[in-house]
Order: sequence, then C-alpha cells, then structure tokens
Amino acid sequence: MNLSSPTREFVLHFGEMGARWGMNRTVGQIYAVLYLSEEPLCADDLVDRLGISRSNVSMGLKELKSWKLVRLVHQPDDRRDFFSTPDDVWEIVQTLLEQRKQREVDPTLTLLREMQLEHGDDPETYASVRMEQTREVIEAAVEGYEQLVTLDRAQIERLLKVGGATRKVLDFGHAMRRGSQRNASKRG
Amino acid sequence: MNLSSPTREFVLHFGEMGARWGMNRTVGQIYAVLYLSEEPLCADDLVDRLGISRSNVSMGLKELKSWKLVRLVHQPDDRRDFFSTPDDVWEIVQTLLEQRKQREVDPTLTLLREMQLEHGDDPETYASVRMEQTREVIEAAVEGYEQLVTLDRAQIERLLKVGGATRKVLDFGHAMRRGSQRNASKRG
DNA sequence: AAGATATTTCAGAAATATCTGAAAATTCAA
DNA sequence: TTGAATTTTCAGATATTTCTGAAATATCTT
Repeated sequence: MNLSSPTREFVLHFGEMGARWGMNRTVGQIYAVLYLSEEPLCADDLVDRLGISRSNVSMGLKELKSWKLVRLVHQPDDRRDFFSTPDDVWEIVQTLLEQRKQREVDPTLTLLREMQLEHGDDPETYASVRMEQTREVIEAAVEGYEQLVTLDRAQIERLLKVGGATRKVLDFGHAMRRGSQRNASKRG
Repeated sequence: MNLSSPTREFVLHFGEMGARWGMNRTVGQIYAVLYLSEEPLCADDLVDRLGISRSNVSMGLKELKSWKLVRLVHQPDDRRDFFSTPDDVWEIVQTLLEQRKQREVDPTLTLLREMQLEHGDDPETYASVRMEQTREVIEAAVEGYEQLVTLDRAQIERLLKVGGATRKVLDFGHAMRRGSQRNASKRG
C-alpha cells in the first residue's frame, strides 16, 4: 500500500467503517484515498496507492458512482477519468444520508404501508400494532431528516450545538417534565 | 418458516435491513420475531419460527445481548431463558444509536485525535486538514446526539415535527441568509 | 478506419462469513 | 452427587462475497 503512514492508518480505518456501512472494505478505502487527496485521482493512481487490481478499482468506483459519492472530472489533455470528493464534509454526510434513506428507509416505509393496506382490517394483533408503531417512528424520523436538509451548513452546526435553545422551543407551552414518561416502557 | 404471512414479510425485510446495519441476516430476523411478539420467547420458539438450528439461535442471541437489544426474562416455574424487546420503539432506536456510537464513532474519534497529536506539527498537508475537518464534523454530530438523548420521547417527537419553530431558533440573532454559503464547496 | 488508450464486464479463484451437529459446559432439582 | 434440562462453544461444512486476470467494449487520435 503506497501511502504515507497517517494516511494509511486513516484509509485502513475507513475501510473497516465502510464495511459496517453497507459498502465493502475496498470501496471504503478507495473513498478514503480520494477524500484525503487534494487532487482528483485516476483509476491507476488508486491501483498504485491501494495495491489492488485495476478491475477491483473499476468495481469500487462503479459502486461509489451509484452512491453519488464521487465526482467525475477531467484534466486538460488527458482522457482518463479522474475522481474527487466534495470539499465540504457536510455535503458528503448529506449525500450519504440521502442515499441510505432512498435505499433502506423508503422501501421499508413502502412495505409497512402496503402491509397496513392489505391487512388493515385484520383483528388488531400485537404484531400489527407493532408494525404501525414502527411506521410512525420511521415517518417521524424522515420528517426530521427532511427538516434538516432544508438548513444550510451554518444552521446545521448551530443546531447541533445550541442544545439549550432547542430545549426551550421544545418546552414551549408544555408543562411536561423530563422523565415523566421514562418508565412507561415496561411490558404490560 | 413458521410465521403468519405479514409477520413473515416483515421478518424477512428486517433480516435484510439487519444485514446492511452491521448484524447479519439471521440476527436481524431473530430480532424482528422478538420485536413482533407480545410474549417473550425462548430459544426453541425461535428455532420453530425461523427454521434455523438451535446453535445458530444461540449465536444470534449472544450477538443481540452484546448490543443490549434484548432483555432476558424468566417465566415462573420455567428455567429456560426468555427474551423480549422494549415496548417503546424510541428506546430501541436510542439503544441502537448508542451502541453504534460506542462501536464506530468513539474509536474513530480516538484515532483522529491520536493522529493529530502525533502528526500535529507536520507541515499542513491537505490530508491533515481533511482529517481535522472530519474530526470536527464527527464531534459536532456527537454533541447533537448527546443533546438528543437528554430529551424525553415527547420532546423528541416534537423536535422531529416542529420544523418551523426549530428554524426560528436557528435564525435568532443572525442576519445570515439561507444559501449564502451554498457554493463555498468548490475546490480551491 | 485502424490503432492506441482507457474502462467495464465476467467467470472462476480466493477469502470471509454463516450455519450446523456434536460435544462441552452450566444450572437446577432431587 | 447424580442426572435431566438447558445453553454455549467450536470444528468443519456450506454459502456468500470479494477479488483477479483475461476478454470485451468503449473512446479518442490520426
């Protein structure tokens, strides 16, 4: 692996992370190399730096393209494809969230809604109540996510840090005390 | 697979989802069966319903225990172990987030911080700037997450739905217009 | 159109992960 | 302590995923 020591460590780590996030190790490593590179890189650069086959790089880049996580760019007087990642890290995070939503959350919601239409007149079993709760939680999370993506970077950063201010909004008009529902989850 | 039709569909789907979320298909299916069951179930119930071997169930439950996603309970006059999941879906989501934070985010932050200590006096390469940005984004997300878990369920639900109100807080005291930073991400 | 360069595809090899039955370990009751 | 009931472990079998080199395809230049 043809990488300087701290870069190599980062790349290996993100390879492992990628593996837990639905892409395989190599795809994670390819992404990490592109992410740390100031210049866009071509496929053979990745072959050199990661020591994997050209075809493996091609597969990995195909996967990253399908996730919209890399940008294809061209250099003057060079007909090879070069790839880069956005400079803005939040933009990358947002793309990742959006893709996972499309691939995992949306189909799950569709399934839950279809099942509710087909079996909605069944006697209310625990399982069907449970599926409905699941749908509601996912729908609420999606709503939250959709609010989030309307914000610009500065607002997101503020949201993640304000804490106290957010809490004030949440308490507006409500006498509810924290912890009042805390033990409502015992089976019964 | 000994399950009623809608339950089976749900279980199969969540098996696939589990596979994309760092646990394997079978572990996801075991969890889904427990999740949809009003009563706690013992290992042999899971063998019957999923049609997998007893040892595989044992492995799966071990994994779920390590994620703190199941509760061990006992029935009077029965020395078998029974397992259940919390009734409160948000509680489950929170456990999942907490576990993933501990397993993935925290070690990543540790690595990034150590690398910065070791190589902090290096000439400022693009890669080191990039790693620092990464650390900052992850730290901000963790802060946000830690705010989130101080809220009770009702507040979380409100937070995910208020939207407009949240936006007002964010704009407080700032003349910043949405989109004013939007194209700051071109490589330079 | 021919030839050079670059990228993609794909069948099989290599590497990983998952699953099983059998054996070992644990727990409890008598 | 014995033995029945239950759970866990683990080596090898099975299944799945990933990786590679070779061939096919696509793209550009002259």
